[in-house]
Amino acid sequence: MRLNDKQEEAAGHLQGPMLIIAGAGSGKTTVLSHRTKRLIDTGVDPRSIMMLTFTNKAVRGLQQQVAKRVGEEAAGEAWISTFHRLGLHITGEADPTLVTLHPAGSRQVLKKIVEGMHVDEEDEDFARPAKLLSLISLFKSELVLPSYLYDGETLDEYIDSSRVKRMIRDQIGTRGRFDLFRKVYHTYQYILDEYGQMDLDDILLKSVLFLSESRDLLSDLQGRFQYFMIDEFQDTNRAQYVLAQLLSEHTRNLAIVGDDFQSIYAFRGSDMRNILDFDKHYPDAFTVRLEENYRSTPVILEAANQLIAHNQDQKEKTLFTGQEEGERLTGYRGETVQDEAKWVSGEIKRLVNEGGYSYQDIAIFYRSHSDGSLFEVVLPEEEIPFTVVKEGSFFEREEVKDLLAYALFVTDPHDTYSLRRIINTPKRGIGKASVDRIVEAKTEDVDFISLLVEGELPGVKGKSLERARDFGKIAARLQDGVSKVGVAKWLKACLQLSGYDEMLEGLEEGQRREKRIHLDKLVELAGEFEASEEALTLDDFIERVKRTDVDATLTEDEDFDRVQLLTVHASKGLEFPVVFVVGMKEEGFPSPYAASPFAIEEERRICYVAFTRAKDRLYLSYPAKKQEKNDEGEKVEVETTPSRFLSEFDPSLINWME
DNA sequence: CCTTTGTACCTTTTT
DNA sequence: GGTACAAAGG
Repeated sequence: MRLNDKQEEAAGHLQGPMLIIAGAGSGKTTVLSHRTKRLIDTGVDPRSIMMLTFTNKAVRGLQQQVAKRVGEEAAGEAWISTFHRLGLHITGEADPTLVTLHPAGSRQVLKKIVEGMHVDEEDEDFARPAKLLSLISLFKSELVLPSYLYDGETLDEYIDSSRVKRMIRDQIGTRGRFDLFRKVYHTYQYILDEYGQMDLDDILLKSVLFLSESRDLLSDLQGRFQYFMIDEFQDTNRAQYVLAQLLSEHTRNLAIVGDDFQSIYAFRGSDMRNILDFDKHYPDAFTVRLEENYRSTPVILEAANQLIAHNQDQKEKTLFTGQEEGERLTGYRGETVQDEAKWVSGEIKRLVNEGGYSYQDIAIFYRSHSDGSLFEVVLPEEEIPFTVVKEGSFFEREEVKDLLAYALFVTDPHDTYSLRRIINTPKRGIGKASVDRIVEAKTEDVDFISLLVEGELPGVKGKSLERARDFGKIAARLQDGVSKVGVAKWLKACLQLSGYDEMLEGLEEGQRREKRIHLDKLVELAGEFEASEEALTLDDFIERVKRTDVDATLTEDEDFDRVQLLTVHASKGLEFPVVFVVGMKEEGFPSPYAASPFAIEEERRICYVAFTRAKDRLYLSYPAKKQEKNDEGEKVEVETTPSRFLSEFDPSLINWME
């Protein structure tokens, strides 16, 4: 592919800070890969090039493009990763004993903390673990440690104090909540530090702290890396921005790519100012704007441009394209959500049967997951193959967690958490009450397995007792097997003995296949480790598997031709010939939680991202009625209002169907 | 009677 | 993936 003049400028400018404003579909990945090739061609060592972005998916995309340009070998030598992966590398260098704590664990810790505290009735909602965690996350993203909230005088040089003050005002509000919050945050951090654990935000926060404290560590990294490229820069938060600055301060060869129109992660601390004010921090930055769109038809682009023009707080930018005019957008007002889903299904069938499209060309977008769940019911009824795209990693999957919990449990039969996870998975008729009693009956000097097999279990009677003993026997056999067979074989046996295999048989086809693939992947991984390592123990496996990046997407070719269901957030960076955006009603899209003008602008950017994913056809729909609950808790049908975004572009661009 | 299991509903969006 | 409540099961 030949570069246009602007792309050429960006790919050819190799030294010093550079800002590439890259509109949707303007070929930024192409530019980045070309630029990498130019660097290597001029004698730059691929190992001194670092490229950072946000999602694993985006990393894979970059790797592929770069490999195409410079070959597998050089592409493998360059450091291409997510921010978090880099952070894990840095924190690992600084303190190898640190362990990552996943959000579920964080919430557990917070739950315990809140239980031990007094909370005023009016603050109960505020004191929800999930809510507190997102707040802590926000503060960590701003590099704010608990001590800062107690003693604001200790102003760290990296903290933007006015932004933090605004956060405290907008997100917390009252003095009482502030006191509650900083106490929780302080205790939470104390516990994590005590156990040597990092939550996801600590990975970045601690990276910055380590690098600014230990110049040795920083110089090591700076010795290796000379050139830095960061994609999706509009999504960076304070921590990520400072990290990028620190790493590149010796050469200032920092090229950032982004699009302020596509900034949709403010809720997790990303700050559009990082890209909008980049040239203030780097006055000598070379700026290039890529505004030619190679993806969408002019009609789709026109609608997107008009929509985003309603935002005040954006830089001027208008995408253009040389493509042919294209079809108008299609709108549909369903009677109910069911009707809306039926209509979408009908259109999909028509597109596939008469329009020459395959299922895989089509995607359904929604603002929140709850709007997508109905399609998981309707599409199978209409015999339309689909997959739900979730940005959960491989290790967040149910079945993977289950199997690993079995492994963890036999390795450490004192582990209550794993026991709770597996004792009734698959269903064995051991309910919450019995499990609580079993946990209660356990003492320090006896592990769960012997307790279950032969110990006293007061209160567990009849069938429940029998089943608990049975489970104990299974666990004992599994534990016994650990020393006798290899890890891969053990995992297989575990699925068999535990009844997991049998449970999978009972599932619906698609689900079963998906789970099977992930479980097979885990077994396969164990096989690979065994081949490369003498005497791999189950312990080693658990340790190693946690440090492995696994691609959770399905890889079987026959499985590719499916309609994709995903949130707009998950769609970023992707493109589809046909896009359906569903649930386009007020109190839906925009989200009911978006109250401030600033929040509405973010919603509009989310909508912009949705529109600009579509190559040839864009469908927009909403239900006329939705179910709601009145004060009595009874369900009532309520008339909806069409999303304001539907009337923020010229009506002549859309064709409303009956 | 107790316990287990199925359901509905709430979750904004996610590394 | 959590809780809360209703229905079935023993």
